[in-house]
Amino acid sequence: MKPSGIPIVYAPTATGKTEIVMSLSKILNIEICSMDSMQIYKKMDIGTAKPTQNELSKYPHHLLNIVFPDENYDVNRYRKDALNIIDSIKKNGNTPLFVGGTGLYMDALRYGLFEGVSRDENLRKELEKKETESPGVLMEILTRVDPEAASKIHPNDLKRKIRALEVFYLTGKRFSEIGRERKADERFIMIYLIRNREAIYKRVNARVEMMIKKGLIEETAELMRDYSPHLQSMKAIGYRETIDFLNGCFESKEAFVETLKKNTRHYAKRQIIWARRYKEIFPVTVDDKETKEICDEITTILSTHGKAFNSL
RNA sequence: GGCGCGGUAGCUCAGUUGGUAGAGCAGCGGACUGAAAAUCCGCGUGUCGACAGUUCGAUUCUGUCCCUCGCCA
Repeated sequence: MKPSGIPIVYAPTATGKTEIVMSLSKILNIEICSMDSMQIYKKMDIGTAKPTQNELSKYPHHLLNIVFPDENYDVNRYRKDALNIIDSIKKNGNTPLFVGGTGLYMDALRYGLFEGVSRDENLRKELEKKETESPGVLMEILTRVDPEAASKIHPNDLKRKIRALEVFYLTGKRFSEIGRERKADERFIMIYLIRNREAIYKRVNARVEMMIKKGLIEETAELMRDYSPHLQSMKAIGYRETIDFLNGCFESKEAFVETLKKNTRHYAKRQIIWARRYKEIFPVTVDDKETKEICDEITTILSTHGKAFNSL
């Protein structure tokens, strides 16, 4: 069977996405595309909970292991890469299916991004320096040039202040105006796997223990030899804490593990909250259900609500 | 059994010279357009161990009891 539309399976970390999608690919004629901002990195396997080599050989994933940890990568690049992959999969007569937990990437797929305002590293550094020299200036400037954006961004949110000003300086247009037009790309059908919160937290805790057993610390030590801890990739949950642990910032290994669990739980929570913004997302509860039952529900949603892939 | 320290939020604890209480962590809620596993914001009512006494009023003072921990037998 061939699904209509392009399914996106979104779920917080440790929900069990991989297993479900692998089963799904047995019933549906799909090619799996990862939608995960950290699994794009090579060499970061254990900490990002990538599928195993064995799983990948049976169920190949696109958009996985595509850049090195010190390469710049961002939503825009992801969107371009994804659109290219979609094209080539389509040419093969197959259907792509996206799985992952990066909300912003899902958003960029379905709603797009506004055009042509990429990051400017030098400008960012300059703005950051300004702010350090006299705290509060960026907000003052932003209030003058783009009051609407200024009112929406919290004064402490440095990244967003910088971004809004960056857009203004680079384009002369206001960040608040440029982002206004967004239309959904109806090809994408968002499915949200819901698991009971407590169950997710339990699974998170278990997964962290498993990661340590599998060699998270060794993997991180290896990465530290080649890469700076200041890289975005190295700030990912799991690596960040392990770097601190290896640098002796924790009183004990237990304290390190507890912190790692806690940060992962917080992350899962943010992912859950992200999903609440979409009224058009299809929820599928997963608790106490067999994988087969879950797959059936998903295929039903796809056949009932999806638009024909080939017609678009 | 005796002595001592404690018993306050899910946890660790602070505090109230008597007017029913607040921090950190956990937890919860939220924001989010080229760094997103990032970044940022908001939320604290709980038989103050139990019972009795003193008092206009007790979580606070007094007494008895229960429990934890420590020391001595």
